[in-house]
Amino acid sequence: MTTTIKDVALASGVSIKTVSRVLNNERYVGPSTREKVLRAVAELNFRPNHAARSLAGRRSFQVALVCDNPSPAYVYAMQQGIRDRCEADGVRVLAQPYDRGSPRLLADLDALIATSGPDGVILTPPLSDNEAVLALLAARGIRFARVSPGTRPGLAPSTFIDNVAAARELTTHLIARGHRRIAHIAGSSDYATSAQRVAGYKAAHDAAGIEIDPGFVVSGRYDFASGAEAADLLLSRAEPPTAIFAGSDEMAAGALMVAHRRGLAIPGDVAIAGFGDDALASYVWPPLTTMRQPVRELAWNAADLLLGDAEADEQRELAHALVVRAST
Amino acid sequence: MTTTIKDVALASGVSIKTVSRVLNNERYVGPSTREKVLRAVAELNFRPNHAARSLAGRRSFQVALVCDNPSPAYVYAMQQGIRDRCEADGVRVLAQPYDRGSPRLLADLDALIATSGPDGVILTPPLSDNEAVLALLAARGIRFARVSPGTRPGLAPSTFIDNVAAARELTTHLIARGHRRIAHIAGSSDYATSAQRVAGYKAAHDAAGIEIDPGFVVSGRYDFASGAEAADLLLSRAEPPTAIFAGSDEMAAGALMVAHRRGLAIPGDVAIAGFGDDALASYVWPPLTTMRQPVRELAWNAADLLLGDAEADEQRELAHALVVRAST
DNA sequence: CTGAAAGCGCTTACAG
DNA sequence: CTGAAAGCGCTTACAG
Repeated sequence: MTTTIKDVALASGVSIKTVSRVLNNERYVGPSTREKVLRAVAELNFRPNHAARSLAGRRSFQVALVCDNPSPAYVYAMQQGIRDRCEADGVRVLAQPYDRGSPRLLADLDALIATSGPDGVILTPPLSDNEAVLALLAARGIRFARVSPGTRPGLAPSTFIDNVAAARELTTHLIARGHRRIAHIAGSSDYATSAQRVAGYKAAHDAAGIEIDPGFVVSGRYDFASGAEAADLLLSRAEPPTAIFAGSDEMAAGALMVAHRRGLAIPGDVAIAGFGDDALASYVWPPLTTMRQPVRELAWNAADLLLGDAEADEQRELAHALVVRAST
Repeated sequence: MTTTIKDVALASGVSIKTVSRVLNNERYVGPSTREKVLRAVAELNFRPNHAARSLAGRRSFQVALVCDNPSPAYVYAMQQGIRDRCEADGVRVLAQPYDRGSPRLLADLDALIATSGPDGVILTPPLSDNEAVLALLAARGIRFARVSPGTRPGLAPSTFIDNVAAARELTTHLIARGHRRIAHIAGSSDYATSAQRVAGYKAAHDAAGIEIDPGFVVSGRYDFASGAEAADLLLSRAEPPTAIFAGSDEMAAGALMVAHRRGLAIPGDVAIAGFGDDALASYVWPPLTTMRQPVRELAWNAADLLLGDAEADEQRELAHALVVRAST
């Protein structure tokens, strides 16, 4: 029926152990032997059974993406970046969604580890700073990489952008455009990135010697609806902001919607900027000024840290880039 | 180290075979025996090893989503729907992206089957009508379900909406709004849904006795950029349409962008409608009138057809719904 | 450089 | 209703 390593061994006149060596690129295989085996593999169109390799070996050839994020675009880009890197090594990606609010979070993750024993786990915000999750992975001895962590930088390899600098640059852009009353819609408080972006927003004001209206920093949950709510609040003020910098493109799109509903001209009456440069940023009207965050690359590198031979605590900072469009 | 079925057998004083019976809900296990085993399972927090089950059994406990679609929102919703259903059965979802234009498409799929032997495959457009893919699955004896197929309806279980009726209703809505010059941006030609939606668009005109301008049906590729290009073409005509019905929300968003750039009022100068009711439809300005396509439910049902005991050729038609918003 | 044996943790026949 | 044996298709020690 299905061709196995035995068939290849038979066809090439060697033992299955030698076939295994060739398949796994081990050393100490004679060049002619290797060639014979490879020819048989090609002729029989042999593909090693994944379950058997996992069971017999110590590796599962699987990496799990553990994330709980409100943005499908973010999650999908993460998946793609991780797959891009894992495919090269013949590693599968397990991508179940998790719910950080669920009492089952830890049990679900523990079940995943017990049943599938992933070779590595990639954590994205806010789970990359979730102490219970970190403790569980440590207890189970599972390697992991973190995307955009906020706490304990040396704990594990991680990838990130400089969120403080990025938010500072974006805010500075708004100040350069002449704005003095700039509001900020922050993301969920359990995301380290939220506080980092608030810090950058404040740093830009400090540098320019501009005082921030105490009511101008409001919090959202990184999604469209919360961006709309927050913008409604801001624009209802007696002295509304002339610019709104949202901590995500989805929230910025929500703010944009509210501005349109109120009949405001953008950027004439209110300028709006986002963060991320999701596809959405280019799809709305006017297109959003935003800060490009290379999600797919953050993911690719996180997978690379797991699969390659990176230092145990290697940190990779990727470049961000201001993208100025018509909304500011 | 890790607790195995042997530990459970030892702790409950039965053979591993009996533990296996309990785990798999087989009949002929004494109630007291079952209880003893379940208690040991709970106490030891035992979770069966996935690789071992796959290898020993005839099932892989995995379902593969095989799709090649330009919309991350669509793909992600598909994943979610399939996971929702599979999770209940402890089945994993394999979701690699495929490229229908790639010469490696069949080899990649064949490799997936050889290495992972999925219990079932879910095909989405345009691959649900790809003859080479269908032939491969048949040759390998893999069960599959199709989402929105266009050809050979009885070949396999499938889920879909009535695209012809849906497009007809949407077009009729535009006619009811007083439009007589309605253009249509069709999706990629290898999607059965594209032709179905064109047919519905035409049927509505026929029913109303309105003749369609020959240049009013243009084709896109279901994505934002192609929608923008097509709209540019349409709005450049000497006698432009007063309404544009795009075969997807992304294309409608592209058309919206072009209309804004040209300084047109929406829907005053040109009405724009989409198809799908993606999140995007509510995020753009003005919010899009569109036809709701329950992607997640289509996916859930496709998985249900695979995992449940559905007839070999069961067809499930799900409901669509017109969503009227400010763009028309 | 190569191979025979044992075993990964389960399930499938086959007995009783 | 329950169990002892064999085996799924690989890899890990261990020899040579």
